Amino acid sequence: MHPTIDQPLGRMLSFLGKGYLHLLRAKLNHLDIDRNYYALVLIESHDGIITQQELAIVLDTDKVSIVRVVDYLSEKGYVQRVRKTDDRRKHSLILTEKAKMALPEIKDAFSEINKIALHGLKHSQIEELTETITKLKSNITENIHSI
Amino acid sequence: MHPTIDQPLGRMLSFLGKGYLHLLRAKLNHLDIDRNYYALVLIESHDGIITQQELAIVLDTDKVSIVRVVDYLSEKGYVQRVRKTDDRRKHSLILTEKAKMALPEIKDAFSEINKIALHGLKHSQIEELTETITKLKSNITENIHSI
DNA sequence: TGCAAATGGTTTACAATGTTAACTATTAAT
DNA sequence: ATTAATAGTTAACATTGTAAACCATTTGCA
Repeated sequence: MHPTIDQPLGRMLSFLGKGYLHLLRAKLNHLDIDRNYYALVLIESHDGIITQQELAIVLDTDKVSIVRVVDYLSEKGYVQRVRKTDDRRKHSLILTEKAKMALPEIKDAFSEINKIALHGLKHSQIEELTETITKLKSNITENIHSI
Repeated sequence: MHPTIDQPLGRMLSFLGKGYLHLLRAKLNHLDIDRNYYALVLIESHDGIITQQELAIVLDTDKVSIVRVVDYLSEKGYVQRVRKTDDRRKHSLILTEKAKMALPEIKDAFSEINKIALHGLKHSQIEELTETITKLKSNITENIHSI
């Protein structure tokens, strides 16, 4: 019926996701980081201050992965951990000047890759895609939680 | 403009792909394999005989990864390597009886997960999705090749 | 015919990622 | 005051992506 996607819908989606990240990396290869760009965007969008736990939630992942992300970004000088005074278990993540300098190009790269990926699609198709992705996401997560 | 997907289109696609595979694995967890299902489907669709190189091409991957796939599937007793007489460099991959028994449920699982993932979408939306995915794929691969 | 290049497959190595468990320090609850 | 929960870290292990080096075999061609 739908030969292109009937069997490998999952594969296809993963493939597209990976290809997208490849392009993003290529576009940003003048930076000294090659991943975790979106984490930086999220920290910025939280006024440049967020705890690791909060970051884990918005990134849809767990605290162990976040430790790796933050280790990487702080080694590279994009982020600093600062212990919070009101709850000394928590670390505030704050963006360095280096990160603030890089963020505009990072966000530009996101838009540009989106433009490339969606090139040739009509406006209505892009809106459809947004809806469809949202639907797929809820279908899949609902079912995962009910396992 | 499209807040849901504007930044994290790549992430979203990867996320959906992973979720899909999670569901597939859960549906097939009574089998003693937890991956490479689609390789089996492809071998079957090539009349149960295909070389590793050919499998690499249809799976869009490289021969090193295929060695791992075939090692796994043959350890588990789903596939056998048979050296070809006309070209002794090549290995024919052939499905065992065990694989032939399992394949119907594997293909059912694919359809069922597709049904779950696409649940609530109109027929026209599914067709749109197919087209859009195809377009995304060509946009992304074209650009990757031109790096 | 004979030799170089190409092909099919394997092995090894390393980095990235996903996942789980166990651990420390701190705070909250009773 | 003690116990339970939370934030973060460390360690371990399997999977996956990627590249390089290697063997055996076949092909191309001088």
